[in-house]
Amino acid sequence: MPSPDGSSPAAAPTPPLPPVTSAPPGRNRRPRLSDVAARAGVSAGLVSLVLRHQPGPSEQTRARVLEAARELGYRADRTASLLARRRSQHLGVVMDVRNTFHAELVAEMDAAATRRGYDLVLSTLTPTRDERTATENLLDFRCEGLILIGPEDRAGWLTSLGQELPVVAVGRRLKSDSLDVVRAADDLGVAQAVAHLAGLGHRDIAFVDGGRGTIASDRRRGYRQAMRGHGLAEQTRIIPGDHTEEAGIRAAPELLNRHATAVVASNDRCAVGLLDRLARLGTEVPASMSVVGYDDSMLARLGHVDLTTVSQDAPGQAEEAITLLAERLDDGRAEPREIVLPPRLVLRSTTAPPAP
Amino acid sequence: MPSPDGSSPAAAPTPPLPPVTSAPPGRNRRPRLSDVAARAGVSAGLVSLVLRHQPGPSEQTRARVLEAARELGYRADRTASLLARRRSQHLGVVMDVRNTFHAELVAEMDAAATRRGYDLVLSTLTPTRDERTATENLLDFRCEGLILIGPEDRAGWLTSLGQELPVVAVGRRLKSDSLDVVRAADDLGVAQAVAHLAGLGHRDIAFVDGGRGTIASDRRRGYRQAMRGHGLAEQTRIIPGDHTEEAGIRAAPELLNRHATAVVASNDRCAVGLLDRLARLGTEVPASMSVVGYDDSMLARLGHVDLTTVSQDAPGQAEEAITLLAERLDDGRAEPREIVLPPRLVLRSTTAPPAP
DNA sequence: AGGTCCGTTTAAAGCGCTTTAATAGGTCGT
DNA sequence: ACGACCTATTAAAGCGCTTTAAACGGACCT
Repeated sequence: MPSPDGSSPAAAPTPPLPPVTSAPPGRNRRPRLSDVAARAGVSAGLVSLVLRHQPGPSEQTRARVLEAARELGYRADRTASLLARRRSQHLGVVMDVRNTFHAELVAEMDAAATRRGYDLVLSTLTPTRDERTATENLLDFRCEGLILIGPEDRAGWLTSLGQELPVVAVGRRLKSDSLDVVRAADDLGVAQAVAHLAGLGHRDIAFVDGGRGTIASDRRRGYRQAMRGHGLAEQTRIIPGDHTEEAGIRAAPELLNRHATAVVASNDRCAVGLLDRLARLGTEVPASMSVVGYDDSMLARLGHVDLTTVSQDAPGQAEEAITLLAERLDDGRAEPREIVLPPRLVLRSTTAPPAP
Repeated sequence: MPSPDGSSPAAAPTPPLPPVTSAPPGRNRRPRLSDVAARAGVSAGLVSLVLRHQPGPSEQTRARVLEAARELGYRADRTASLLARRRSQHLGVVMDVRNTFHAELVAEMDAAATRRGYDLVLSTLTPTRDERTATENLLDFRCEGLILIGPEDRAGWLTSLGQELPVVAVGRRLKSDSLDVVRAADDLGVAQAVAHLAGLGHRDIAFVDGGRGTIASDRRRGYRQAMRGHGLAEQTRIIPGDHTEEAGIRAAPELLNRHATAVVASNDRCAVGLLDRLARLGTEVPASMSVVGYDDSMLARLGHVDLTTVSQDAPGQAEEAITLLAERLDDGRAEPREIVLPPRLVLRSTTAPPAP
């Protein structure tokens, strides 16, 4: 670790420098509150009140202070405010910056947080930065609450984190008595997809699985139940897979073997893989095969792909997550809540009635 | 604006509470440096030294302090450190969280920054948060230097920002005597694409333009020069467009009208639009038309798309950006630098020799 | 003994802001 | 004229940490 500054504490006998405060204002010293105060001829406390639009100061001083601040180009040092204020008004978000769904959520959360007077601090996962590291980083920043997008760490750890400060887990089903959860009803989403296909007249509706994991199993369960609900239990076909394009590519021939006329993929990436392989195998979509994805990712929206899929309602999830934190922080709620949002089927061009 | 805490400054005559410091440690009060010090039976200053691995403390106290810190679950308050330290070791990054290329850059920057002992603070653009707002947010956090990814604000503003603190603009050509620039040689990248196609035997190589903007004009210039260089000045065909899929979709028929056998698109999104429309028009890629994109985005890498494209070397740009800041901050460099990285052609499956 | 020097340790002064109790000046009633 | 009671303002005490000068206690010389 490189030493933060050049001077080793106990080495060179440094000449006695004058204390920083009485030093001549360096060319580039950032103006401080006291500078504004001096210029306006009032006390620092008053300046603080004025700049934060607090009641108290008279109109006249208010104007003088604002003028002085403007002239000096004053900009409050947030670090110092944070320290002095009891509250930081910061919410931390742990996300994977390369995940487009996360990105979408964050953008919406930022808007929602701003509306409530909070600021977001982002901490991203990278190959060299795991969930805990990212989280601790946020704690160091004095975040008052945390939002973890699609957390994968042990439930135990999450729970103990939730005992320290308000924490919202987004997108992962999780039973814990210390933290809040926002997620979409994945089983319901798949059910909607199946209902849509069944409504079009399909009976041989297959499902490409998403592998292990809470999300995948919810979707699988949704598929099973929906098929049963439509009297298609016999036609249930679960093709092993995961959440990558690769899985879709592998699943495509299997689909044809099994004479499926429609398929629900565990997510959009997988569906895109399916579309690709099907095209190469000469199977027309949607004429000979209907395909439904899951996530309504940017991928699905490409004119090029135009995939019928299930939307997870990112704006809704974002809004709810922020609301949950605000409830804990501002209204003193203590008991955990779980918000389950209904997904929404987005009809595009990859589904149609089966060939006669 | 909701008042941050419940007590209005001049209202109810609050009973004289004891000062916070002497209050009984609340159940959930986060342990402070002084708590650790008390527990270890030493002074706060010493604890500070130990926890930051500074020379001075004896082995024995070092052990005692670490033990005490561990027992209390002590975690330094970064806000307070920042305030007390002269340097924050923070670098701010302004990015658009929904842009995958930005995301990739950020991930790489984070690694590079960590290696040099800096921490990244992210500030994202949203529809309700423009470049200046995002930037000012970072300044409030006491960032020592700033990285602006693909900044679009006026050069004048950027320049004056650069006079306040070290600033690196990434991905935008920009002449300014106050800030550093990292970018890829876009003209060279397009030239490589043209050379590749010419090498395969193509002569009618068209270009779908990216519209106005520095980046687009660099690429256009690269195309023109390269065509001339290959003795194909006569075959130069610039089809108007922009950086969206839509542009590619519109350009495709035009391409066929003009009897092009190959095309370089101004970016990947545009290329994907092209691929889509070409497929619907019954033109096989690469058999009847070769297509090259630009950016090597995730889009291009999808098995499904598998687009030959030009990579902008995100890791390289990220590394250079961090290095530039480190040079300014740690080595005291003052004169501006511009780093231009060579792009790299990535061969995939959308290019082939022309049909005989 | 007395002094010097060393490695350790501590007390105290900040960092730049917020907050609160106290103060200063009015106005008003009697 | 006096106290009561406003409102506008200030001084000062923190927030939790870092940093510096000064203090301490040996060990080691003369």
